Amino acid sequence: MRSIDPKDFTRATRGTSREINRQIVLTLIRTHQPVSRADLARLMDTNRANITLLVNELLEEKLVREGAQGSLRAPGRKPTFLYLNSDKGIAIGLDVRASRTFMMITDSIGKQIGEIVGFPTKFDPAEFVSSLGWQVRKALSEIGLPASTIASCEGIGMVIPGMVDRESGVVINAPKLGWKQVHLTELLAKEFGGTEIHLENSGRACALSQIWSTRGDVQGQNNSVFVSISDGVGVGVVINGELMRGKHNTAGEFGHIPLSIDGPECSCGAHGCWEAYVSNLATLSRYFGRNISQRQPASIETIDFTIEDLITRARSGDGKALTALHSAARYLGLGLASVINAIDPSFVYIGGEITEAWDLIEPQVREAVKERTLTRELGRTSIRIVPAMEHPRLRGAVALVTARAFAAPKVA
Amino acid sequence: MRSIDPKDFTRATRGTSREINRQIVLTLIRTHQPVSRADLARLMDTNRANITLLVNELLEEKLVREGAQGSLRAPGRKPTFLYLNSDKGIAIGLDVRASRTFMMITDSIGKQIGEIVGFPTKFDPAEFVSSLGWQVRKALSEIGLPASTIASCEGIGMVIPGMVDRESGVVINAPKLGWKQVHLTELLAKEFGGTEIHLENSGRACALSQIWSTRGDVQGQNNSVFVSISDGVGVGVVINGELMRGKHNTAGEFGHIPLSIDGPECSCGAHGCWEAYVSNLATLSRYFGRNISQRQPASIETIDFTIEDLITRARSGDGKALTALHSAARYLGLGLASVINAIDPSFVYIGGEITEAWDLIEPQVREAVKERTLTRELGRTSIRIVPAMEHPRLRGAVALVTARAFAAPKVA
DNA sequence: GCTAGTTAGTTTAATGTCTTAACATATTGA
DNA sequence: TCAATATGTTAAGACATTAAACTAACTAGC
Repeated sequence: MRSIDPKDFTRATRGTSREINRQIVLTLIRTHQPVSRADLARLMDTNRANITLLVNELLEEKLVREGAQGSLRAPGRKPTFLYLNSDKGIAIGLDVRASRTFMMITDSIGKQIGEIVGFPTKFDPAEFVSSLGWQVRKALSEIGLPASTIASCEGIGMVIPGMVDRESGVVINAPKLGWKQVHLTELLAKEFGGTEIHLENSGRACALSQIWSTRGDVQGQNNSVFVSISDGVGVGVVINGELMRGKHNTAGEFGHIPLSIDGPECSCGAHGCWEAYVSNLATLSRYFGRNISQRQPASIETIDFTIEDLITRARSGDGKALTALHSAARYLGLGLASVINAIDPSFVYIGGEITEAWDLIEPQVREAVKERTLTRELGRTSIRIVPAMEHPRLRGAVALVTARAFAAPKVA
Repeated sequence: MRSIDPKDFTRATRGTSREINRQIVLTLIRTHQPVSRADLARLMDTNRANITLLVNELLEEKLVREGAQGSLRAPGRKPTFLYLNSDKGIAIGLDVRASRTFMMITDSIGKQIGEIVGFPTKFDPAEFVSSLGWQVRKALSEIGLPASTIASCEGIGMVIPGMVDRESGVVINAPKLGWKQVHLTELLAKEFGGTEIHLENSGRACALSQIWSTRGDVQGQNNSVFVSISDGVGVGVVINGELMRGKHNTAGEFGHIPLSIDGPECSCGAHGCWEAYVSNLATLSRYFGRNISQRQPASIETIDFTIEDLITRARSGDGKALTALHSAARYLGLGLASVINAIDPSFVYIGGEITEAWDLIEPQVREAVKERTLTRELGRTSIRIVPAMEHPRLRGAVALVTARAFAAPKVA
């Protein structure tokens, strides 16, 4: 039961019903394609006439196209299959990380075009923006599109490892990039002209990628949590099919709930945050038996040693490495338990480098989750891994642009 | 941007627009009454014709009534004021607590009728139910209604200090009552016949009371958190005007996120939960310097000593009492910081006995909140006290029954 | 006390959308 | 070839918002 905000509601107009049904049709085509008009009528529990009218509108707008005819086992006219039409424009997704920036170009409905490319991240904002322009033009030319495509592109979605103000397009604080109060969209506007630019935090972007995935098999669309573990811990929470954003666009910072308020210092300044226990750095620190935070000069031994290396060592019999992973797993589970107690989601998705070792750590994670969840049901909450090769951040970046076409209209 | 669940959506029918606007009109009358048709047209940014049609329907259904004519300063016809019509039926709210059970009878829109009554809670479910029947009939007769009113009543809302399964009407676990897997609605049905019965957890009920308050001045309807502190810590989270319920109806259990995983034992079995630091019992334990959990035999000194007594002592110069309150305040703030980091709500409401001492503890709470919140904005999140005399739990219980009439229709 | 001007509320006709029913189209199998 | 069946379209009806004209009621000024 939702209450209506008397200060911010949307009245129904003549066209509201159509708008609602239109979006439902689009969603159903997206998740069920190929699908016929008659199928849609059955799925929506309405008559075919209504569907015809709705689909004709979508055909005219070129959001949907007719494809080959399907075949029926039974007698009767063959259905005409409908597909989402993707040749309207392109969207650009960018995943900005401290080490490298990754880029994906998709069609207007988020299907990948060409290869994912990666290039070094420039830390100076101005340099960053101009190198980005160059890379985008290069990538476009590689898939045979002129540089002018940028102007007609549907938008650019950009995922930042830090806090962003979506409205103003300002990066509030991205410690790993050394960015504070950087007016990024302003700078980008100069490089890319009028193209719409959307910023988002990386944990939330991953959650978006799950909600708006074009794969039909993604479950728990409506109440789920995405936990992304890398240099920090990012959490995106989906409630009722919508990303929880919060008043200041900072909702979901579960990474800084404490495991112990007297625990190790966290990058946020506080002590004992979950992040301070399970970030890649924290895990490596435990392995090396000392603090290897970025602020301190790193020894030659540790400077290029990544979590992937640790996993490799653990797999090849390094007991100390395995112990480090197991303790990370335990802390991961203890924190997850808090998230599960708080949100009670249908699904928890986990992303990040450490998921490569999921077979090694899963029992420890689940054990710790069970230990601190309040009921047996909560302890059994479904936890799933999203492998890095699915590029959840990049897909989330793209969803920032492409999702709008499928979103439910705001009503009441 | 909300995504549409392809497996659970609601199509718009011919009547959907009307249904939406009808509920908006009802909501606006609720929050703005007395209000004229012309006012509504302005508020909704539509023409008066549409409003006339909608209001006529509501008048026919007797949900709304016309009242006295208003007066205009300017020339022109006087407006006819509209009011919610409350003489359709009654609703019964019950707040079941370990010590006593409280009851409030309201009209169909949640306005209190008669006095709030309290009576001892029977711990045996069968006895509890029959004593409840007796008390309800007595209360009805006191306001001049026959016992048969129960059958025609809009419903009974009941708040339980523990976990409940709303769908099946089972109290899963209410440690303070000693109830486990009690099929409460089943028992109640025998006593009250066909009357609809709704169960809810107490923390969430408080949140409901805020969303559905008939007072127009309640802010942050759409994203807020209600923290209720008494024997335990209950948290209700409101996202987009809707109570966050979770997959198993247990969302919002922030009371069991840890402050320190090696901290004191909590009633849930785990260690160092927030609740184990800030519950009334925990605060009293710190004052007496020893654990006075319910499981252990209490000394004569402590058995009847309540948090209110502690506050009285603190006010009359007992330094030790003040210290105990201040440390509770600090822990309260540290936990609140986690809630704020996670949810980023527009408002945090706090209820419970300790709020009587708010003037004594506010600085400590806010200091601790600032200490662990991630941004300055989060640290300044508005925190408000809901005094016990507003009976948030009881009002939440009533809202379980009365809110339905005002809820936004589910759409898309 | 009359009239012009103004606001509230209603009626009527126009328009857009879902809905029902009839119809055309295409296919299968006897 | 024809009956049966399923898909898709068309036309008319039902129901909603919307715009415009209209009635009702009131104030202020002469």
